[in-house]
Amino acid sequence: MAVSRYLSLFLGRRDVLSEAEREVLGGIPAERRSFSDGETIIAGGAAPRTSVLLVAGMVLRTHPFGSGAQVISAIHVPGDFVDLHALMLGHLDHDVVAQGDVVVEFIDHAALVGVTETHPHLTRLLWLSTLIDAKIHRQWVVAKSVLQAHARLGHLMCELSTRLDIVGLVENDGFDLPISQKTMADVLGYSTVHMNRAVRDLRARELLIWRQGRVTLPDMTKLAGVSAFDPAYLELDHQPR
Amino acid sequence: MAVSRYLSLFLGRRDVLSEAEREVLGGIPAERRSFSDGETIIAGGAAPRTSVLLVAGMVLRTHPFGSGAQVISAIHVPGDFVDLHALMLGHLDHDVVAQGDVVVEFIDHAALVGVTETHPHLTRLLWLSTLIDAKIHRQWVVAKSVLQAHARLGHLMCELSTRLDIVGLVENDGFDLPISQKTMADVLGYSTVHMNRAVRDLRARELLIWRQGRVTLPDMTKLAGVSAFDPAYLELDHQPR
DNA sequence: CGGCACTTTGAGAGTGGTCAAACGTCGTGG
DNA sequence: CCACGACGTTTGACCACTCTCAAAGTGCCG
Repeated sequence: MAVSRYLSLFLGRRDVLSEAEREVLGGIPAERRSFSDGETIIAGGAAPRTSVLLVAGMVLRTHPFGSGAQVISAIHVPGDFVDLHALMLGHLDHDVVAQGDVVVEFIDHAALVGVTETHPHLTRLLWLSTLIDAKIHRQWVVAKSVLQAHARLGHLMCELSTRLDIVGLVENDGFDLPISQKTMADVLGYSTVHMNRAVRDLRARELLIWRQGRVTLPDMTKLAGVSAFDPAYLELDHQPR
Repeated sequence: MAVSRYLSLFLGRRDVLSEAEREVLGGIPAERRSFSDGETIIAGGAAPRTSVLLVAGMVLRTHPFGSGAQVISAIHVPGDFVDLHALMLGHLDHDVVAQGDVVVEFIDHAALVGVTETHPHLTRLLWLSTLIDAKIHRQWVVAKSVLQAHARLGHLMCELSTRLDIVGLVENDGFDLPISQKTMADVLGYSTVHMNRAVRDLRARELLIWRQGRVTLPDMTKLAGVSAFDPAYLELDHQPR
């Protein structure tokens, strides 16, 4: 089996890694694979023996909910450890689905547990990665109960822009977003129709340009104001961990 | 400074602890304190040097939101490590507030980091505790976007009952809930008025009895059906971690 | 016996949902 | 080059869930 090429790259963004640590990460078994739009990368239910490190593209975490309605609980961007929580929780309660073209690495669980046995600092960085994920969900809970559709959409756009900027995927205030309005409605918990109205609302205010899978935020400061987005909320100071 | 009396007790519920591990946990510096209704246990913003282990009573995590509106992102029950995530994230984006009479232990961060340096298994259990917290938030995101008020309330009641049952605080299908309907509205993101209607709805179906700070669920199976609550979602099998 | 906080109720308004249809855009095939 | 179908976006009309404002009722405590 091949080894991970990207683990040290992405973990290294959270804190300085020693040469020894990079070597450990570089030796972890991993399988690199590509997926195209709509393909299921991991199906929920089972107890996976690997976790998905997203290298390129975007993936969603989709929760099937009884009567065909699907809810999407997360949008992941390159550098995200999509389902690292399954390493400890033991099973997945959702699917992981590709949006557009995607490249991932499947990282071996046994090797990750091995890291936790021998490398405390790396363990804390892995832990941190799941905590950032959790912080975003907490923010969603708060935002959903206070903001209405157009503001909630603006909030998410600010969040995505912030997260993508960290990995250098924002150019000219814009980024690729291979997601339809219908899917976005499933993410934010609105109907397709109402999602569209929210898009047109922000468009009319000249705060959002979104077409052909490309989003541009002409005035993010103003959008952040409309959406009550706190630009500091993912600015994790580069402190020792 | 005193040491923690409850850390090994609560962590020991997730997995078997060795005698050595119990000794380590029992030696961790901690300060035990009591709070009464409405008192702020930790104020957000700062970088705390301790984390709060809830021993008795309930506490809320409250997010002040701009114009006086407050949002509550979590209800914690005894055994919960309320703000352990701050150990890694470095700062708190919310307040921690007592509901009713509360007993907590403030656990020293430096000592916890020390544990992560030397005791991988305990580290994984601490990590797990933050992941369970995250899983609940993820569930809230999903539930809020699919369920309407009465079902969302039922879902939360089932969740609380499940969590309290784990720590032996459910008797005769009922548990203490020192929370007003107004506060519950802030938790679920509804108005006080609409929260009350949701309460009355479940009451009329004879699925919820809630008065004087005491909740009884006469038919949890049926309530779970109405609320699309999956009773398995916090059943963490007692597997080796 | 008053406060006081919480719960309950009613009425009108607004956000968001559902159903249905029209409109674009794009890739495929004639 | 146009016809066609698939898919996503846009729009309208009507309905339902939830909010706001306001007031009355209940229970607890000094």
